[in-house]
Amino acid sequence: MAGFGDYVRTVRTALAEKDMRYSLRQVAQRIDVEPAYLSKVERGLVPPPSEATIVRLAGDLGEDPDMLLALAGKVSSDLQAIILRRPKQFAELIRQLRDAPDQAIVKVVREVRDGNW
Amino acid sequence: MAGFGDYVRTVRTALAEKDMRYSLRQVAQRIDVEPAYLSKVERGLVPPPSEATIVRLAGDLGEDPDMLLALAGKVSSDLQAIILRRPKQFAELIRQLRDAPDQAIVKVVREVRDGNW
DNA sequence: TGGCCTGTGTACTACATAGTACACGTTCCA
DNA sequence: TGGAACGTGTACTATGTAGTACACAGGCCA
Repeated sequence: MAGFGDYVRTVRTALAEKDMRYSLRQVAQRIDVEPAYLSKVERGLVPPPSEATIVRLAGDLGEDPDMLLALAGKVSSDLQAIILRRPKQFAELIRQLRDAPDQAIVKVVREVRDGNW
Repeated sequence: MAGFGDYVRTVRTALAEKDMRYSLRQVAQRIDVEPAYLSKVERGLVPPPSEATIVRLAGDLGEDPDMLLALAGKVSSDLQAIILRRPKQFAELIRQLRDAPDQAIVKVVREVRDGNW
């Protein structure tokens, strides 16, 4: 299970090759955590950070926050808030889509975006 | 904001009027928590229980688990697991449906159920 | 009037979460 | 050749989560 830390380290070091502002210490400073902590996170010695910290990290590295949160096993709280307003409808929808192919979801998104309701 | 505890107490006492097996103590025993704890939960003196305990409580009271979890501010972990498999697609879908009318969601559920892909 | 059930108050606890603080050895380069 | 930045090891901490344990007062009824 690749994991959050490995992915972050891979992305960060790739950026660091071209730009020294992506050293562990400088990233840690920008996202406001201790370097030692980010080091442990990247090596998987501690669990992934909080949602807020992951979002800052995603912003700094130019990564998709939802994807990075997912690698950490978290669903972003704004999505949760949307679901919580209509729990039964969303529960049914999501369970319905559990085994649907990716294409089906994309299609549904498009239909909803085009506002045919 | 009405809240989890109030709702549980209302439902439970309604059941208890007709059937003494829905006393606080007997419910607590069936769902395997201390009576004092359930008492505090119902009065909002402590935060809502864990997901597992809420699910047992919903089962005992004949309530919808997703709804009771929502009152507790939680999204059930099986839904989260589904979302985490395809975070970007589901994130887009859910945000797209944030302001959609209930009917739109129901319609989408029906379309997906009818295997529209 | 004693035993049983009711709900509740107080005190305490185990574990998880989300980090900080500081010291250390290494490498680079001016 | 020394100081600045690099990543890392060890120790510690504050807060939240999810409850348990036990004692207590009141109602019921046999």
